[in-house]
Amino acid sequence: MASDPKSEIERILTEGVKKLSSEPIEFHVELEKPRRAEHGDYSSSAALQLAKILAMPPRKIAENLQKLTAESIANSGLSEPLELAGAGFLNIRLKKSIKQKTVARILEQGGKYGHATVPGAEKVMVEFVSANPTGPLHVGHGRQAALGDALAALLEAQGHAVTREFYYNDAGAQIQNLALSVQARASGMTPEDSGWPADGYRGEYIEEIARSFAAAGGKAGDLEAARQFAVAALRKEQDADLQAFGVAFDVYYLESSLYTDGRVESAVKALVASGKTYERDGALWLRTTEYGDDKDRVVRKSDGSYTYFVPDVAYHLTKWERGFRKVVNVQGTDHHSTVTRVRAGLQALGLGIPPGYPDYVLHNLVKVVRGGEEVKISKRAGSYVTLRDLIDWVGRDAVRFFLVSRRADADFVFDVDLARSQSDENPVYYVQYAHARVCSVFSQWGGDTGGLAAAPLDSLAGPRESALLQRLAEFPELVATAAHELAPHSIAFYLRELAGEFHSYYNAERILVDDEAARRARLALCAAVRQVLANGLALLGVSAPERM
RNA sequence: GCGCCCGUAGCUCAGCGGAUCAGAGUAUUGGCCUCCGAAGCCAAGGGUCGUGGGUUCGAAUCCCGCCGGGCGCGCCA
Repeated sequence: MASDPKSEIERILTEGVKKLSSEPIEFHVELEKPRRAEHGDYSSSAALQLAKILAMPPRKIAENLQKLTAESIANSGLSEPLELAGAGFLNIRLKKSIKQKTVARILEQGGKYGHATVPGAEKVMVEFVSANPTGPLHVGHGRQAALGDALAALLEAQGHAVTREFYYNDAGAQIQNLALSVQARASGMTPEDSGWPADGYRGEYIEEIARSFAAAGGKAGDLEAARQFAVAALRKEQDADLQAFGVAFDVYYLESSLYTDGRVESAVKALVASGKTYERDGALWLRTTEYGDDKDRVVRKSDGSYTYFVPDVAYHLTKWERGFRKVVNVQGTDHHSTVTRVRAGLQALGLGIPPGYPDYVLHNLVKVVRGGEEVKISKRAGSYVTLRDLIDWVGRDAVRFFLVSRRADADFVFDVDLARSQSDENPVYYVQYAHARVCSVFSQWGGDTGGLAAAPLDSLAGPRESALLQRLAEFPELVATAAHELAPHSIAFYLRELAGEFHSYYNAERILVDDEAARRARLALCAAVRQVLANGLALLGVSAPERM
């Protein structure tokens, strides 16, 4: 089929609209999904939208459109005759055979169902987590890991060549603080002592690092050695956490390399050459206000060192130079001010980098509640819930599903007690259970699933079966929308709905009925449900167990 | 003070450039296993969609004000 039923009907209606008036009308019909099943599979509010343009009552327009398209609709074989409803809606009811074909399509495409190759598929980078190697990964990083990995998977599902990148800020003042903290611990100090570094990290993990540093023969006086040891130890720790979380990166980019490669220097030179800089108070400034920033930014401090702004620009420049024309940065909203700055810096280079480059997905910080009280996430205070804690408590799948189940910019309260004590209530089990249930039916049946793609499907006509068919048919479009809007949470909600409809069906109808044709049709439907559940869960990085 | 984000059922959250949009889960209450897995299903109660205006045939959704919460506002990163 050249195009799916929905697009084809949209095309027919759009053609019909052109015939409504002798005047040319620029209007593209887009079908909507009605909330109520009795309103059909799709509906169009085109008549209401056109009422003003045509100066006609919407119901009259709908009636005309219905007549004008009747023949094309009939010839297409896709839909029953359009129904006029309400204030001027046209409801579309797909022919049963068309809906039933969804099952065969899913079984043929298997793991590829829901995947596509959009026009203009390209090299895309998703940068996420990018935690400083100054402490273990916490819940916020977990949200970012779940979100970023799902985004990457969604973009891959649209045919893009995706690179997952982790940027290590291993060269700034925070690292210096880390080194000083380890050094202080190594020489026997505690955060309570008067000589403790002003911005030192107070967590107990510093003590552990200091101990192994000493055990490895490190001397407290050697700051550089302490720095290297601490960074290596924490990177190793973070890598282990990410592995436990099932998130893998293609590239780890080190901030320090920007200095050793001379990219920081050349970025400064390029900015100066652009003519957008000026000297004031002994410092070098960039006119970022010309690119929407609320104040100009310092590039080189009066003491001769660079602000973090420079490596940031240099780093994002490498993304452009490495050929990524689409880049998505996943960050916490506490970094939202860097968005304008980075973009301004890139534009100031005068290389033709578009104003909106790169894309950002900013997520709200996770509020962790334990014992009815908020647990402050503070590395320096050393008291916070680590990603590893969460995984240990409720399991990787539950954490990933939960963390990606909310809109990125929504507030997020993670109740630790709830997650620990009632892990059975976690929505991921509901979805996984549906998958396991299908598997169970198949092992009960014991037949060969291979031939089900060719099973006759015309018996799938009940209301629950129709609902499932409709839901299954939506999946590819849903994935495309989620990828386009960078909104993986919609996948999680979809899976819950699909699982719910399957559970209802399963409770209401028997799958393994005596009648052979009906049994094969139902099994085919179940196989399709299982496939889509598995495909959706895969996008979220969650396993689809055959048994629970 | 300025900027960005968020206020939807007791709780956690979907729905967000309109219409067929008052929703899900959870919690509470009452039903369903001699029958493919009860981590399930069915049903009930529960909200002036923070608030006041505006635009429109129509606003949870768009615009403005206000209130409340979060995060930013450094020659820190």
